[in-house]
Amino acid sequence: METTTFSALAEPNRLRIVELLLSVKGPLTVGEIADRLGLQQPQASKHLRVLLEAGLVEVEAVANRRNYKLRVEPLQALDVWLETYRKVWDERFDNLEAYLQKLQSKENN
Amino acid sequence: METTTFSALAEPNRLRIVELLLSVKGPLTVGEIADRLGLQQPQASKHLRVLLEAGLVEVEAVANRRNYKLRVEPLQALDVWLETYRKVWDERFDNLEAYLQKLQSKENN
DNA sequence: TAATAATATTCCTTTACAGGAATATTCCCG
DNA sequence: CGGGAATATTCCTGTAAAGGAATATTATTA
Repeated sequence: METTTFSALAEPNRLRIVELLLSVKGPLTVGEIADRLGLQQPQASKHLRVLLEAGLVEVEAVANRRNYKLRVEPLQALDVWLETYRKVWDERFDNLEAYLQKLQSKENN
Repeated sequence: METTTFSALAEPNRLRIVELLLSVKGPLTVGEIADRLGLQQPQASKHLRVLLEAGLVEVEAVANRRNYKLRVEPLQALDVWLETYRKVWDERFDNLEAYLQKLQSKENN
């Protein structure tokens, strides 16, 4: 697992940008993002740059504006990575189940 | 979504610790972690502290040693957070499917 | 072409944090 | 009780990164 996705999302304002882009389900302009999140334009630009380099967003230039939208690939990679952990906590659950069954069969004796 | 999980995992050596603890499926000692990852003991301790504060690991003190093991809760929270994104990329997939069906019905005319 | 809008970049300052080295702490055992 | 093992903490230094302010860049439009 690459650490770039984590560090990109480790900054609160960047996480907010990602969640904003998720909630609107479509591209947003730098100015719109800055407005909605109460960020100054340069900071919005800078955070978007980081997100861009991390592959979490993509841009389309339309005249003066830049439309930023989410890319799901890094989050899908994260999802795949978590798959391993899901197995672990499923196993623990299975163990718990097995343990409970054991208890139950003891009670039946 | 809290940003602490992300920042904890944003550091490569900490991510390696988490993955190591996952692969061994059981608790490990500070020394064992340092050895297996080629870290110096103080750095291992410091990283484990951060992971501990982020709730990603827990400790059990046994005499001289500290046994660290994974906690799945933060990763489960991450999993829940990703659920929203899964919906998004499923929607995109649905749209693709709808589009393909549309194509197909056109071909049938 | 000048003015303006939208965005990106640069410079500066402050802060957080990682690694190295040394040291403190805690516990076991002879 | 003293020594040694395992771990944590502290101090120092270098570096990366975030925000603010100013400025550069690019494109539109009158």
